Amino acid sequence: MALPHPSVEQLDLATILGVLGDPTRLGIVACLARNEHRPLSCGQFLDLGSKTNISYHLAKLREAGVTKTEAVGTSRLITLRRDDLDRRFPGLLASI
Amino acid sequence: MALPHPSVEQLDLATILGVLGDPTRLGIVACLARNEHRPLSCGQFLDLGSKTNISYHLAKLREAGVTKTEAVGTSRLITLRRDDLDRRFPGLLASI
DNA sequence: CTCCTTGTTCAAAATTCATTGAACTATTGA
DNA sequence: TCAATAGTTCAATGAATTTTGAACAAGGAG
Repeated sequence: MALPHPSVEQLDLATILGVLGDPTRLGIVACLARNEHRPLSCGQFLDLGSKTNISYHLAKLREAGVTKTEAVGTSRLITLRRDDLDRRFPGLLASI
Repeated sequence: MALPHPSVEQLDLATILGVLGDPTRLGIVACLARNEHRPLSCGQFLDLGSKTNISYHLAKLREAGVTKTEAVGTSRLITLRRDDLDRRFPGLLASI
């Protein structure tokens, strides 16, 4: 699978803010922030939208560099890229 | 004229992030942040887009509560609502 | 009053974005 | 092998956003 993730240098503020400016995605990020110790799978977000829709929003978050997605078996484990975001845009995540 | 501005309580994070997630508007905000001592008029942003287009983006920023616009003569003086934003979403502006 | 400068409004066109369902891939377990 | 589970991809549709130019309003200078 090898899902593409942007590197830290590639993180673009306008892209990230645009991606975060959506209620569904903000809900996903809030959920990830509340569970930072434990990676979540896509299924955990089904209360925020349909399966297809969540897959779409999770791809947006990953492509923007907000989240990291790794394939484990048939699941995807999703985590916030807190360290990378904090290094590149200090305070952004904390303010959300 | 009496341009409408949202109150501090009405500021909505998703709306603000969505509005900031656009290169033109991020450029405007960066410009305002660099000139926080002196209010700017719409004309100062014409390198970022056409007159109509800038008017459109400035309205978005004002409606989201990012900027304050006051009419002075035939001009509009535009400033960042830093205090309001800092109170409601501490650290957000600083991270940008 | 007349012109010039500043911006706004409007409608149309172009673009982008979000949402859906059906079909599909890949893994796991019986 | 067969069926179930977890997600993705695709094409289509509808909605929201951006961008443009033409027309407009309002204030200031002469």
